[in-house]
Amino acid sequence: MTKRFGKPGEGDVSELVSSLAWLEEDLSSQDGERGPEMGGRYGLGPGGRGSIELGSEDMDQEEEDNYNDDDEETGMDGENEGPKRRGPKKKKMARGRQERFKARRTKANARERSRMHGLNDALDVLRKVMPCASKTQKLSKIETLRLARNYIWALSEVLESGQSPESHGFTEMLCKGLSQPTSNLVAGCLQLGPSAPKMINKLDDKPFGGAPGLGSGVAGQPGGHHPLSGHYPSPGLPSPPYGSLEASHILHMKSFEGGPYEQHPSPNECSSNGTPPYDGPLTPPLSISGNFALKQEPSPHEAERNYPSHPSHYLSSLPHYPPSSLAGLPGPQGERSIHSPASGPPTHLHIHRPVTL
DNA sequence: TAGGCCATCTGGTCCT
DNA sequence: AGGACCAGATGGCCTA
Repeated sequence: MTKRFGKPGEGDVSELVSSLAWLEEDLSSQDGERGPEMGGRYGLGPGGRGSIELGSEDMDQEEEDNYNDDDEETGMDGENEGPKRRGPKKKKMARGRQERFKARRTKANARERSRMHGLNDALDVLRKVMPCASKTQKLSKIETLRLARNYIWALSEVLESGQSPESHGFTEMLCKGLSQPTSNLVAGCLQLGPSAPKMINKLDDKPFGGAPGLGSGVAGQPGGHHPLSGHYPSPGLPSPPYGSLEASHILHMKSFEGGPYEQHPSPNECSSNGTPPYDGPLTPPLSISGNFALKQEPSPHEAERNYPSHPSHYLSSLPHYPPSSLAGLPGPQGERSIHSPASGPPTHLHIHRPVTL
Protein backbone atom coordinates (compact mmCIF):
# COMPACT_ATOMS: atom_id res chain seq x y z
CA MET A 1 0.00 0.00 0.00
CA THR A 2 1.42 3.27 -0.98
CA LYS A 3 0.03 6.35 0.49
CA ARG A 4 0.64 9.68 -1.02
CA PHE A 5 -0.75 13.04 -0.43
CA GLY A 6 -3.28 13.66 -3.09
CA LYS A 7 -1.94 16.91 -4.37
CA PRO A 8 0.33 18.45 -1.87
CA GLY A 9 0.65 22.13 -2.09
CA GLU A 10 -2.80 22.67 -3.41
CA GLY A 11 -4.61 23.48 -0.28
CA ASP A 12 -2.09 24.18 2.33
CA VAL A 13 -4.27 24.25 5.37
CA SER A 14 -6.68 21.60 4.36
CA GLU A 15 -3.88 19.43 3.23
CA LEU A 16 -2.18 19.90 6.49
CA VAL A 17 -5.29 19.00 8.38
CA SER A 18 -5.95 15.94 6.30
CA SER A 19 -2.37 14.89 6.53
CA LEU A 20 -2.42 15.14 10.22
CA ALA A 21 -5.64 13.28 10.39
CA TRP A 22 -4.24 10.58 8.24
CA LEU A 23 -1.13 10.39 10.28
CA GLU A 24 -3.01 10.05 13.47
CA GLU A 25 -5.29 7.45 12.06
CA ASP A 26 -2.47 5.49 10.57
CA LEU A 27 -0.33 5.62 13.61
CA SER A 28 -3.08 4.55 15.88
CA SER A 29 -3.94 1.70 13.60
CA GLN A 30 -0.39 0.52 13.60
CA ASP A 31 -0.03 0.57 17.28
CA GLY A 32 2.85 2.91 17.21
CA GLU A 33 4.95 1.05 14.75
CA ARG A 34 6.03 2.37 11.47
CA GLY A 35 4.30 0.42 8.84
CA PRO A 36 6.34 -0.60 5.87
CA GLU A 37 4.46 1.82 3.72
CA MET A 38 5.43 4.68 5.89
CA GLY A 39 8.88 4.52 4.56
CA GLY A 40 10.62 7.81 4.35
CA ARG A 41 7.47 9.60 3.41
CA TYR A 42 5.39 10.95 6.16
CA GLY A 43 7.45 8.66 8.20
CA LEU A 44 9.11 9.73 11.26
CA GLY A 45 12.42 10.17 9.69
CA PRO A 46 15.61 8.57 10.66
CA GLY A 47 15.49 8.27 14.34
CA GLY A 48 18.20 9.59 16.49
CA ARG A 49 19.64 11.95 13.97
CA GLY A 50 18.57 15.17 15.41
CA SER A 51 19.21 16.71 18.71
CA ILE A 52 15.54 16.92 19.33
CA GLU A 53 13.63 13.86 18.49
CA LEU A 54 10.10 14.79 18.13
CA GLY A 55 9.19 12.81 15.17
CA SER A 56 7.85 10.07 17.33
CA GLU A 57 4.28 11.02 17.23
CA ASP A 58 3.33 7.64 18.45
CA MET A 59 4.78 8.45 21.77
CA ASP A 60 2.29 8.26 24.54
CA GLN A 61 1.47 11.50 26.13
CA GLU A 62 2.15 9.98 29.50
CA GLU A 63 5.57 9.03 28.41
CA GLU A 64 6.55 12.38 27.17
CA ASP A 65 8.10 13.36 30.39
CA ASN A 66 10.13 10.23 30.43
CA TYR A 67 11.11 10.78 26.89
CA ASN A 68 14.80 10.55 26.43
CA ASP A 69 15.40 8.68 29.55
CA ASP A 70 17.01 5.38 30.24
CA ASP A 71 16.72 3.69 26.93
CA GLU A 72 18.70 6.46 25.38
CA GLU A 73 21.66 5.69 27.47
CA THR A 74 21.74 2.08 26.62
CA GLY A 75 20.78 2.55 23.05
CA MET A 76 18.66 -0.51 23.47
CA ASP A 77 14.99 -0.32 23.47
CA GLY A 78 13.74 -3.66 22.56
CA GLU A 79 12.68 -3.74 18.95
CA ASN A 80 13.30 -0.07 18.40
CA GLU A 81 16.90 -0.29 19.15
CA GLY A 82 19.19 1.84 17.11
CA PRO A 83 22.68 3.15 17.18
CA LYS A 84 23.63 4.46 20.53
CA ARG A 85 23.19 8.16 20.60
CA ARG A 86 26.25 10.15 21.36
CA GLY A 87 26.73 13.61 22.57
CA PRO A 88 25.09 15.51 25.29
CA LYS A 89 21.86 14.29 26.61
CA LYS A 90 18.89 15.89 25.08
CA LYS A 91 16.94 18.19 27.19
CA LYS A 92 13.49 17.22 28.11
CA MET A 93 10.85 19.19 26.45
CA ALA A 94 7.89 20.49 28.27
CA ARG A 95 4.68 19.14 26.96
CA GLY A 96 3.43 22.44 25.69
CA ARG A 97 6.66 23.22 24.02
CA GLN A 98 6.77 19.84 22.47
CA GLU A 99 3.36 20.27 20.98
CA ARG A 100 4.33 23.62 19.61
CA PHE A 101 7.41 22.09 18.16
CA LYS A 102 5.38 19.36 16.62
CA ALA A 103 3.00 21.80 15.05
CA ARG A 104 5.84 23.88 13.78
CA ARG A 105 7.54 20.84 12.35
CA THR A 106 4.39 19.75 10.61
CA LYS A 107 3.94 23.15 9.12
CA ALA A 108 7.52 23.20 8.00
CA ASN A 109 7.09 19.83 6.38
CA ALA A 110 4.09 21.06 4.48
CA ARG A 111 5.97 24.11 3.36
CA GLU A 112 8.89 22.03 2.30
CA ARG A 113 6.65 19.75 0.32
CA SER A 114 5.05 22.71 -1.32
CA ARG A 115 8.40 24.21 -2.07
CA MET A 116 9.64 21.06 -3.67
CA HIS A 117 6.48 20.77 -5.68
CA GLY A 118 7.05 24.27 -6.94
CA LEU A 119 10.52 23.29 -7.89
CA ASN A 120 9.25 20.25 -9.68
CA ASP A 121 6.62 22.28 -11.46
CA ALA A 122 9.33 24.58 -12.69
CA LEU A 123 11.26 21.59 -13.89
CA ASP A 124 8.22 20.34 -15.70
CA VAL A 125 7.88 23.66 -17.43
CA LEU A 126 11.51 23.41 -18.36
CA ARG A 127 10.99 19.93 -19.73
CA LYS A 128 8.24 21.17 -21.94
CA VAL A 129 10.47 23.64 -23.69
CA MET A 130 13.26 21.21 -24.22
CA PRO A 131 13.78 20.07 -27.77
CA CYS A 132 12.93 16.53 -26.86
CA ALA A 133 9.88 16.92 -24.75
CA SER A 134 8.35 13.51 -24.49
CA LYS A 135 4.86 12.89 -23.32
CA THR A 136 5.50 9.34 -22.36
CA GLN A 137 8.80 9.48 -20.63
CA LYS A 138 10.04 12.55 -18.92
CA LEU A 139 13.63 13.42 -18.47
CA SER A 140 15.07 13.08 -15.06
CA LYS A 141 15.77 16.23 -13.14
CA ILE A 142 19.46 16.19 -13.70
CA GLU A 143 19.09 15.40 -17.37
CA THR A 144 16.57 18.18 -17.77
CA LEU A 145 19.01 20.64 -16.31
CA ARG A 146 21.85 19.37 -18.43
CA LEU A 147 19.82 19.47 -21.58
CA ALA A 148 18.57 22.93 -20.74
CA ARG A 149 22.08 24.13 -20.28
CA ASN A 150 23.08 22.64 -23.61
CA TYR A 151 20.00 23.98 -25.29
CA ILE A 152 20.70 27.51 -24.20
CA TRP A 153 24.21 27.09 -25.34
CA ALA A 154 23.17 25.69 -28.70
CA LEU A 155 20.57 28.36 -29.28
CA SER A 156 23.11 31.02 -28.55
CA GLU A 157 25.23 29.48 -31.23
CA VAL A 158 22.36 29.62 -33.64
CA LEU A 159 21.76 33.25 -32.86
CA GLU A 160 25.36 34.15 -32.98
CA SER A 161 26.78 32.30 -35.90
CA GLY A 162 23.72 31.45 -37.86
CA GLN A 163 24.54 27.84 -37.38
CA SER A 164 21.81 25.58 -38.59
CA PRO A 165 19.90 23.72 -35.94
CA GLU A 166 20.20 20.74 -38.18
CA SER A 167 23.93 20.81 -38.14
CA HIS A 168 25.99 18.25 -36.34
CA GLY A 169 27.43 20.93 -34.20
CA PHE A 170 24.01 21.76 -32.87
CA THR A 171 23.43 18.14 -32.03
CA GLU A 172 26.78 17.84 -30.43
CA MET A 173 26.07 20.76 -28.21
CA LEU A 174 22.73 19.37 -27.19
CA CYS A 175 24.15 15.99 -26.36
CA LYS A 176 27.18 17.14 -24.54
CA GLY A 177 27.41 15.49 -21.18
CA LEU A 178 24.04 13.83 -21.38
CA SER A 179 23.48 10.26 -20.41
CA GLN A 180 23.19 7.60 -23.02
CA PRO A 181 19.40 7.37 -23.06
CA THR A 182 19.00 11.10 -23.17
CA SER A 183 21.51 11.34 -25.96
CA ASN A 184 19.56 8.78 -27.87
CA LEU A 185 16.46 10.78 -27.26
CA VAL A 186 18.03 13.95 -28.50
CA ALA A 187 19.50 12.18 -31.47
CA GLY A 188 16.13 10.77 -32.23
CA CYS A 189 14.57 14.17 -32.13
CA LEU A 190 17.10 15.63 -34.43
CA GLN A 191 17.30 14.64 -38.00
CA LEU A 192 20.56 12.84 -37.84
CA GLY A 193 22.06 11.22 -40.80
CA PRO A 194 23.72 7.84 -40.71
CA SER A 195 26.94 9.49 -39.70
CA ALA A 196 25.47 10.91 -36.59
CA PRO A 197 26.24 8.05 -34.25
CA LYS A 198 29.91 8.38 -34.85
CA MET A 199 29.71 12.03 -34.28
CA ILE A 200 27.99 11.54 -30.99
CA ASN A 201 30.52 9.02 -29.93
CA LYS A 202 33.21 11.56 -30.28
CA LEU A 203 31.57 13.50 -27.54
CA ASP A 204 32.69 10.87 -25.17
CA ASP A 205 36.09 12.39 -25.21
CA LYS A 206 35.49 15.04 -22.68
CA PRO A 207 32.28 14.64 -20.84
CA PHE A 208 31.85 17.43 -18.42
CA GLY A 209 30.00 17.66 -15.22
CA GLY A 210 30.72 14.11 -14.32
CA ALA A 211 27.98 12.84 -16.53
CA PRO A 212 28.22 9.41 -17.97
CA GLY A 213 29.77 9.25 -21.36
CA LEU A 214 27.84 9.13 -24.51
CA GLY A 215 29.49 6.52 -26.50
CA SER A 216 28.76 2.94 -26.49
CA GLY A 217 25.18 2.31 -27.35
CA VAL A 218 24.48 4.94 -29.92
CA ALA A 219 26.87 3.49 -32.35
CA GLY A 220 24.49 0.69 -32.96
CA GLN A 221 21.98 2.87 -34.66
CA PRO A 222 21.27 1.56 -38.08
CA GLY A 223 21.11 4.10 -40.78
CA GLY A 224 17.82 3.03 -42.16
CA HIS A 225 15.65 4.32 -39.41
CA HIS A 226 14.52 7.83 -39.64
CA PRO A 227 14.54 9.30 -36.20
CA LEU A 228 11.70 11.57 -37.01
CA SER A 229 9.41 8.69 -37.34
CA GLY A 230 8.71 9.73 -33.83
CA HIS A 231 9.54 6.56 -32.08
CA TYR A 232 12.70 5.32 -30.58
CA PRO A 233 14.49 3.11 -30.27
CA SER A 234 15.16 2.00 -33.72
CA PRO A 235 15.99 -1.65 -34.20
CA GLY A 236 19.42 -2.46 -32.92
CA LEU A 237 19.66 0.40 -30.54
CA PRO A 238 19.94 -0.11 -26.87
CA SER A 239 16.47 0.56 -25.76
CA PRO A 240 16.08 3.92 -24.21
CA PRO A 241 13.13 4.01 -21.95
CA TYR A 242 11.59 6.69 -24.04
CA GLY A 243 8.58 6.00 -26.08
CA SER A 244 6.90 8.32 -28.45
CA LEU A 245 8.88 11.41 -29.08
CA GLU A 246 7.78 14.88 -29.69
CA ALA A 247 10.04 16.11 -32.39
CA SER A 248 8.14 19.24 -33.09
CA HIS A 249 10.37 21.39 -31.00
CA ILE A 250 13.41 20.88 -33.00
CA LEU A 251 11.49 21.12 -36.21
CA HIS A 252 10.58 24.58 -35.20
CA MET A 253 14.14 25.49 -35.17
CA LYS A 254 14.00 25.17 -38.88
CA SER A 255 12.20 28.44 -38.97
CA PHE A 256 15.58 30.01 -38.70
CA GLU A 257 16.30 28.86 -42.16
CA GLY A 258 13.37 30.55 -43.72
CA GLY A 259 14.50 33.86 -42.43
CA PRO A 260 15.47 35.38 -39.18
CA TYR A 261 13.04 34.38 -36.50
CA GLU A 262 10.45 33.66 -39.04
CA GLN A 263 6.98 33.30 -37.69
CA HIS A 264 5.86 29.76 -37.64
CA PRO A 265 2.59 28.09 -36.94
CA SER A 266 1.67 26.68 -33.62
CA PRO A 267 4.21 24.32 -32.21
CA ASN A 268 1.57 21.74 -31.89
CA GLU A 269 1.24 21.43 -35.61
CA CYS A 270 4.68 20.25 -36.34
CA SER A 271 4.46 16.58 -35.85
CA SER A 272 4.47 15.35 -39.35
CA ASN A 273 4.67 11.83 -38.11
CA GLY A 274 1.32 11.35 -36.57
CA THR A 275 2.58 12.04 -33.13
CA PRO A 276 -0.24 13.54 -31.15
CA PRO A 277 0.15 17.25 -30.79
CA TYR A 278 1.78 18.43 -27.68
CA ASP A 279 -0.88 19.23 -25.23
CA GLY A 280 1.01 19.67 -22.03
CA PRO A 281 1.09 22.72 -19.89
CA LEU A 282 2.33 25.64 -21.82
CA THR A 283 5.10 27.96 -21.11
CA PRO A 284 5.01 31.50 -19.91
CA PRO A 285 6.85 34.11 -21.89
CA LEU A 286 10.57 34.07 -21.68
CA SER A 287 12.71 37.02 -21.12
CA ILE A 288 16.31 37.30 -21.98
CA SER A 289 18.02 39.77 -19.83
CA GLY A 290 21.48 38.68 -19.13
CA ASN A 291 20.33 35.15 -19.34
CA PHE A 292 17.39 33.07 -20.28
CA ALA A 293 14.89 33.31 -17.56
CA LEU A 294 11.28 32.75 -16.92
CA LYS A 295 9.62 36.01 -16.22
CA GLN A 296 7.40 34.57 -13.65
CA GLU A 297 7.18 31.19 -12.14
CA PRO A 298 3.75 29.84 -12.86
CA SER A 299 1.86 28.24 -10.12
CA PRO A 300 0.75 24.69 -10.70
CA HIS A 301 -2.59 26.04 -11.75
CA GLU A 302 -1.10 28.62 -14.01
CA ALA A 303 0.46 25.86 -16.00
CA GLU A 304 -2.86 25.37 -17.66
CA ARG A 305 -2.75 28.72 -19.31
CA ASN A 306 -2.35 28.94 -23.00
CA TYR A 307 1.26 29.74 -23.34
CA PRO A 308 3.04 28.88 -26.47
CA SER A 309 5.03 25.83 -25.75
CA HIS A 310 8.39 26.54 -27.18
CA PRO A 311 10.97 29.28 -27.01
CA SER A 312 11.21 29.38 -30.74
CA HIS A 313 7.74 30.79 -30.68
CA TYR A 314 9.07 33.80 -28.91
CA LEU A 315 11.92 34.06 -31.29
CA SER A 316 9.37 34.99 -33.86
CA SER A 317 8.82 38.24 -32.09
CA LEU A 318 12.42 38.78 -31.32
CA PRO A 319 13.89 41.90 -32.84
CA HIS A 320 16.25 40.87 -35.52
CA TYR A 321 19.83 41.23 -34.49
CA PRO A 322 22.44 40.12 -36.93
CA PRO A 323 24.38 37.17 -35.63
CA SER A 324 27.52 39.22 -35.65
CA SER A 325 26.12 41.43 -32.94
CA LEU A 326 26.44 38.54 -30.57
CA ALA A 327 30.08 37.98 -31.24
CA GLY A 328 32.32 37.88 -28.29
CA LEU A 329 30.17 35.89 -26.00
CA PRO A 330 32.24 34.55 -23.20
CA GLY A 331 33.12 30.93 -23.30
CA PRO A 332 33.08 28.25 -20.67
CA GLN A 333 34.66 29.43 -17.55
CA GLY A 334 34.54 32.85 -19.09
CA GLU A 335 36.44 32.09 -22.24
CA ARG A 336 34.36 29.83 -24.37
CA SER A 337 35.66 28.91 -27.70
CA ILE A 338 32.53 29.71 -29.57
CA HIS A 339 33.05 27.49 -32.53
CA SER A 340 34.30 24.57 -30.61
CA PRO A 341 31.30 22.70 -29.33
CA ALA A 342 33.47 19.99 -27.98
CA SER A 343 34.72 22.40 -25.41
CA GLY A 344 31.42 22.22 -23.63
CA PRO A 345 28.73 24.70 -22.92
CA PRO A 346 29.52 27.95 -21.27
CA THR A 347 29.14 28.06 -17.60
CA HIS A 348 28.24 31.69 -17.85
CA LEU A 349 26.24 32.86 -20.76
CA HIS A 350 25.97 36.58 -21.05
CA ILE A 351 23.62 38.13 -23.48
CA HIS A 352 24.01 41.74 -22.72
CA ARG A 353 21.23 43.17 -24.79
CA PRO A 354 18.02 42.97 -22.90
CA VAL A 355 15.69 41.26 -25.26
CA THR A 356 12.13 40.42 -24.61
CA LEU A 357 11.16 37.31 -26.38
C1' DT B 1 18.67 -7.85 -7.07
C1' DA B 2 21.26 -3.61 -7.74
C1' DG B 3 21.07 0.93 -9.08
C1' DG B 4 18.77 5.16 -10.43
C1' DC B 5 15.37 8.31 -9.42
C1' DC B 6 12.18 10.28 -6.55
C1' DA B 7 9.29 12.15 -2.49
C1' DT B 8 9.41 13.10 2.02
C1' DC B 9 11.07 14.19 6.66
C1' DT B 10 14.34 16.46 9.33
C1' DG B 11 17.57 19.68 11.50
C1' DG B 12 20.67 23.40 10.58
C1' DT B 13 21.52 28.01 8.87
C1' DC B 14 20.39 32.43 7.29
C1' DC B 15 17.32 36.17 6.84
C1' DT B 16 13.35 39.19 7.86
C1' DA C 1 9.73 33.65 15.98
C1' DG C 2 8.99 32.02 11.70
C1' DG C 3 9.91 31.26 6.83
C1' DA C 4 13.08 29.97 3.01
C1' DC C 5 16.63 27.24 1.65
C1' DC C 6 19.65 23.46 1.95
C1' DA C 7 21.67 18.87 2.51
C1' DG C 8 21.46 14.34 4.63
C1' DA C 9 18.81 10.26 5.44
C1' DT C 10 15.38 7.00 4.33
C1' DG C 11 12.39 4.06 1.89
C1' DG C 12 9.38 3.23 -2.31
C1' DC C 13 9.08 2.43 -7.20
C1' DC C 14 10.86 1.04 -11.49
C1' DT C 15 13.96 -1.00 -14.78
C1' DA C 16 17.86 -3.61 -16.56
